Amino acid sequence: MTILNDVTLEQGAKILKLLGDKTRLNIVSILMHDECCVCELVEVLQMSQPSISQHVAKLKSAEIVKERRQGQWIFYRINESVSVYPLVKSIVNHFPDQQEVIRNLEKQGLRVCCDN
Amino acid sequence: MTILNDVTLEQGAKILKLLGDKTRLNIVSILMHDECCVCELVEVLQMSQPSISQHVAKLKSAEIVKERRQGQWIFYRINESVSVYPLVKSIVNHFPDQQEVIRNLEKQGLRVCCDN
DNA sequence: CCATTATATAAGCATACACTTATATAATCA
DNA sequence: TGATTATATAAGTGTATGCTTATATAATGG
Repeated sequence: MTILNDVTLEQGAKILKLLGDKTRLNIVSILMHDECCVCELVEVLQMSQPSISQHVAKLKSAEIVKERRQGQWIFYRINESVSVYPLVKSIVNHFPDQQEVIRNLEKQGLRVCCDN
Repeated sequence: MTILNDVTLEQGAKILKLLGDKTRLNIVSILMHDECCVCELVEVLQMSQPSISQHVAKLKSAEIVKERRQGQWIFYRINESVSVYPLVKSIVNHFPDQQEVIRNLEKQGLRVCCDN
């Protein structure tokens, strides 16, 4: 096992605190596969739009995720080019794959990304 | 990269929340090398005894650490035989090694473990 | 047995957090 | 332009968190 040593304890604690919330951890796990917009996350997680928006705003301000506007939608995705990305990635690797929740959205025709 | 899939998102969020505190993350990083008693952690982290006790109590109740009484002292160490251990270990691997803080304690003659 | 040392626990307090409801901003489309 | 859809933000609220001070428990050693 190599010693990675990417981040300080202080930076790390900040990231872990953000990921130490079930909703945000779920969002990050989902975005590890695909980019998603807020309304998709609202549908998948069955939570209110402001709540989801506030969660992704926190993830964005910590640079864990990036955003890309496309028309009405703002798509969020994991920011792979930041120093904490290896930490985030290695954490998410310990949890069950969340890819199927996106697949289920597609099957229900609720996937925004696929329509344009 | 293998998919580990040791813990649920919910269990994981609980662990990350606990590690999402600078003091506790520091304690866990230190204990990854050696067992320590509360008074050593008080010395190293320069925090009050009740504060340190409360932090290790939280780590213990989540089974991240175990305790061993020896005389007056209670030594805490990482619990390697719990399902979240691989997660904890892989997180700590991303941060700078904390072994030297213990070495410094020894040099100062403040190491309890070494006296008996 | 009493003083000392180590640790735990309880109570109090200021702050942070995650949600809610309401409203603002922004893009699309008829 | 006005209605609709998507998202952000602000304000309010109940709860959780991390510290403090004070006290309790437990082991040691004279």
